[in-house]
Order: sequence, then structure tokens, then C-alpha cells
Amino acid sequence: MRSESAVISLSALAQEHRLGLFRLLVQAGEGGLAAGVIAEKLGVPASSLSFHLAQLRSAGLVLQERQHRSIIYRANYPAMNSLVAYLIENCCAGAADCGAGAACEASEQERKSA
Amino acid sequence: MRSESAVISLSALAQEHRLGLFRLLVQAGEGGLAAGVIAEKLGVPASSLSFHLAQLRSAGLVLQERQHRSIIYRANYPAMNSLVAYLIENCCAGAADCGAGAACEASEQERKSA
DNA sequence: ATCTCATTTCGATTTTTCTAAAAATGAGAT
DNA sequence: ATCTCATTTTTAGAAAAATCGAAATGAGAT
Repeated sequence: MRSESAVISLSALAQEHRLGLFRLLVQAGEGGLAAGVIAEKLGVPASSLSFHLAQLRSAGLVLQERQHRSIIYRANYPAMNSLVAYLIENCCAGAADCGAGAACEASEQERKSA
Repeated sequence: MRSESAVISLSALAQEHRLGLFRLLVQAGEGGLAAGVIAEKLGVPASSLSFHLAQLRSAGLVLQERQHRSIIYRANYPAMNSLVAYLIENCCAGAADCGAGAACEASEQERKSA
């Protein structure tokens, strides 16, 4: 992942509505959710939601698909995973553990198996 | 982690210089780097760098410590890890795998062991 | 006590982002 | 072919963030 696209992805997530929206889709799974359903769940006007969805989409974090009258959005899990991998890449200067979480250990495993 | 602090952390990372800076510190490990060294490595004026460092610091992503004449910055790994955990929390609607990366699997493990 | 140097704060400007009403689009239903 | 409804685009204004030179701070060194 290049730095530029990581910044675009992080900018897409760095906003209250969009972060809530993305997490909603992440937790919704492959089935996704219709734009209208999301707007209602988040209490955001449709035009505002569309603006935010477009940003997540152009960052590559969510995918779009028409289904009957609605447009279904779902999380792009591979994109999410590579953003996370980019953030923690080569962490801790090669130390075994960053001190707390699983994320850095996962990065260690990635590195060893790659 | 609350939504608000996740947005603050993501905003802190959603900027070219700050993302580069954070990754520099993540990879530098517990030893950290002096502000001046960072400024030179990134080619950013000292005053601009200080502005960006302050944001990463107020987001809790980096820690500060004086050492002789310099001020040393280092990554806050636990903060990094909990941000990542928040992003991928309960992903895939309980499915075994999100399709690609290790991050979601790590989240699965977390959930099972918690 | 003073000097020096690394870093931060101030200030003014420019750029970017958020918001949401109103108009436009476009796919399916009648 | 037209109607309807979900969603997007446009638009304009308001709010927030980035930039960086110059001045201020503050801890060590002399």
C-alpha cells in the first residue's frame, strides 16, 4: 500500500459519520446494507450520507452494488486489512512484542510467514 | 475505545506528514527519535513538524520525553493497537474470515480468548 | 549568570472539508 | 411511456485544518 492511498483511507475514516458508517458495514458482513437503511440508522440526511459514502467508496473502503431499487453498500475487507497492515508494518524495530495488543503480534506473524 | 477518540486518532493519522512521522516512530521502536531528527528525515520545517507532533500527541498516539537538549518522541503502541482493534471490532458478522488479511482473524482470536 | 541551540507558540493566510436544501438522475413498477 | 421512489449531484455558505516565518521559551552548557 502506498502512503497516498493510506492517507486517503484514513481521511475517509477520520470523520464521525463515516467512521460509524464504516463500522456498521464492517459488522454487517458480506450482506451489506442499503443506503436508505444506513441513513436512517445514523440519522443523517440522505444527501449528506451520499457525500460520505462517496468518500469511503473512492478510498476503496466500501463497495457498491445495485439490488432492486436500493443500492447496497458493503465493507471492503481486504482494503481494511491492508490499511491496518500498513499502519503496523515493521513495528517495534524487530522486538518480539509492542507491549500490549494483538495487532503488532499479527504483524510479526505476517512478516515471518511472508 | 470511544468513537470520538477513534476519530481524533484517525484524523491525526490522516495527513501525509503525520502518517509518515507516525510510521517512522512505529518502526523506530521504544528508543524513539528526537524532534530535530524527524524534521530532517521528513524534510518539514520545524514549526510545521511541531504542529503535527502536537496533534499526534494529543491524540495519544505518540509519547514525549526530554533527553538532554532534545525532545524524544516515540510511538504509543498500546494506543495504536486499540485503534486497530476498534476498527475491526466484530467484523464479518461472525463469519470465520473476512476473505483476505490477518487483521480480521486476529480480531476473531481476541473475541474468542476474551 | 549568560549563551546557545532545539523546540514550541503565535499570527495571518490559504486550502480543504462539512453540511444540507434543491434539483437531477436512473432503475423498476404500473 | 410514464410514474415513483431511492439515491446522487450540485451548490453555496460555514467551519476546520495546514502552512511556515518570526518571535518566544526553556533546558543545558560554558
